Amino acid sequence: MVNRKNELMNIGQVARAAGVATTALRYYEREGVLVPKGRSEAGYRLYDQRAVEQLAFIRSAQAVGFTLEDIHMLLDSNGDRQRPSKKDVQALIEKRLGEVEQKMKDLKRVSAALRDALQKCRQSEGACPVLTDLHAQEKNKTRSEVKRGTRGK
Amino acid sequence: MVNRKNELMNIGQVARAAGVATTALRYYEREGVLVPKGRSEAGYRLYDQRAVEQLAFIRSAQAVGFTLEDIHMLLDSNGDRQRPSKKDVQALIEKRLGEVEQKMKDLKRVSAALRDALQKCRQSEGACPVLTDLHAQEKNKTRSEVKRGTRGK
DNA sequence: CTTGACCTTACACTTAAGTGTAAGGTGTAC
DNA sequence: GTACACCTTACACTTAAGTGTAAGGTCAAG
Repeated sequence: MVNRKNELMNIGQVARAAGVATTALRYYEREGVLVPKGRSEAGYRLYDQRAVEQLAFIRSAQAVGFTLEDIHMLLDSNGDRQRPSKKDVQALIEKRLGEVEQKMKDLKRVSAALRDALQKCRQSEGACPVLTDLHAQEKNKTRSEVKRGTRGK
Repeated sequence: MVNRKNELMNIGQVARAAGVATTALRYYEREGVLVPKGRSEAGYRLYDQRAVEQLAFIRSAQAVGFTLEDIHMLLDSNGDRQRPSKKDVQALIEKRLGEVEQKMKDLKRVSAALRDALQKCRQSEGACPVLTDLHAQEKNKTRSEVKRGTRGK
């Protein structure tokens, strides 16, 4: 359906298709995250259709807090060359999955707090007690999550 | 003296209790995000118990991608002074709630992709096709989310 | 009254993920 | 054959959220 096979695009077309800046694409190449399939005779970067999908992945993953470096590894694991041993890849994926789970917990917590705050805010005359609500949440819910310190860097 | 209301702590104690660095606390003060209740005669910052909870909120919110500036506004809305009109606060909270919802969607997407990739990775001999999976996800799920471009900045 | 842990400020540096700018080459439409 | 959009590189700058360092003041114990 969507597959117009070996159509190669240059940087501007990919950028428009994926909704990112061309400068970002050049940056991704520099960082090795997304390298164009080749170059034209004049030296223009040439990308295939896949690049657009990879960019969508990059944006999704970034939206939930993965770094470009994380993403780099994830994408490399599927690239056909010099993949890092599959065991490593599995471990990495498992680790990221754990992080995703943690983030979901955090999101639920913040979501509940905001929801609650909004409600109180609507029915109150005075201040909107955002933090106060969260405070209550904080005490009821799991206390363990606060452990992973900014410390161990 | 400014003592004897509740237990006041100085910066190191708060930092330990909340699991953040003292330098971060000073930074938060500079940015107006979390200002100590007062100073000792010697000029030491004095924080109350609340600060620890506020820090927990800050960390939760950061973990899901809010900026310190966002958090600043959220916390200010509950601070007793110069709050920005309650309507604004409501609007802000609603906006953030929308973002949280979006993030949850993204997380589910990435989570599914990772889970799937992991499974395929386990049962495959060759490469772990991380991106390929996501690619499939991408096509099935809502296409609209890809719109919010990095462009309008 | 000295030691060591803890606090203060000011300023410079760091990292991630780019953006902006300068100086120039390419491709095509009129 | 020139205007114009688009491409190239290299390098400097930006922002967020801090960290590191220097130079010094404070406080409880020994």
